[in-house]
Amino acid sequence: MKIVFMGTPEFAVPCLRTLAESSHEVAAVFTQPDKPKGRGYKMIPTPVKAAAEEYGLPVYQPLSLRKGEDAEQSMKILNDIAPDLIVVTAYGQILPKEILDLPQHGCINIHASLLPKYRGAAPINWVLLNGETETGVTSMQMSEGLDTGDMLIRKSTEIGKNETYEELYARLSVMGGEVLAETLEAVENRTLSPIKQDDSLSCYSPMIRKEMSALDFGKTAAEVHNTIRGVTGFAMLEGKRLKVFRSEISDNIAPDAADGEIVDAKRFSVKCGDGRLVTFLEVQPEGKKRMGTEDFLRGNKLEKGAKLN
RNA sequence: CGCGGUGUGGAGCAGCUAGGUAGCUCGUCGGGCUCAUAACCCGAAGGUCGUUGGUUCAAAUCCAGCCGCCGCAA
Repeated sequence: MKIVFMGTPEFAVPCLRTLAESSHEVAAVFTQPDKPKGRGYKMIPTPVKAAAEEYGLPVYQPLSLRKGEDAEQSMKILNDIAPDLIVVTAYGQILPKEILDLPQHGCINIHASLLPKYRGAAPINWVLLNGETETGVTSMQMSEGLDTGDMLIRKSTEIGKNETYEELYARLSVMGGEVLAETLEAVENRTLSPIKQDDSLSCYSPMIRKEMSALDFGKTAAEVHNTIRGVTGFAMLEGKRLKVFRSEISDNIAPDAADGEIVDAKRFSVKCGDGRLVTFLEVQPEGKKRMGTEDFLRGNKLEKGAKLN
């Protein structure tokens, strides 16, 4: 088949690789425009662009597919290519109906959740924030709604108790490639049996905002832990920002301590709103590298009773 | 030219503001204590203080450039 791929972040790369290394022809890759990013506003290519260039695939980066000159041009390009199928993985743009209807096999999307749950932009974060124990990847036949298309192939996986966003992201992105491979095979063999999504079971996972990472030790230990897992937490320690990448919930309780108090200075355990403790396992002080708590504690003596906020 | 932090034995840090014997916690190695230990005691090894140049009798410390790592913001 002649396929056009649309995707942007690292998550989409395994899907692109699946396509590029398959027998199918990848006629074009669409990805978001490069943006000035990071310190000094350097232009950083998207991970999908970088991977596409590895394979020598033509890359297009329209500002929009819906309006303006870029949209018209993109439409023209797509019409010229006349793909049999468009595969979309975390592209970051909404496709107009015109494009959805263009390929004979339509557009297929790889989504990082067990649909109909966690439709939308940030399923991996939300699954962790909500403390789910299972998630997965679903491929669907795209329709006009947001992640509402008929489901094609779905794979699930258990989530580890302390698993972090990074880890789950990496696992699901690999699964995404696998689900895509299976979906492609089924498209070719015409063995797909699309399943309608039960809208009554659906929920959305909106984009993550920065302030969601702020740890609130008035909440329960489970909530704090899930925030750390889902969006990487941060707290203020002695006026400096401390990111928390990994944690675990401790069995001990400390009902007398104040919320946010460091109860065990040797293990960096912090008391939360329900009296239980969250122990930090991996942190990063402002301006420093990311490190295990043991390393952090070697050079940073915590006073017992010190507070985070 | 977006704002800012940081680079010191294997790890994490102090020392730098007021230049002049390289320090702390941990790890490693050797020995001891112990039924035993991640516990305790004694001892040892290990650093051209990111790099280049400058100031100085003397630079980890002051000045300039370069390189690396990182936080914020976008």
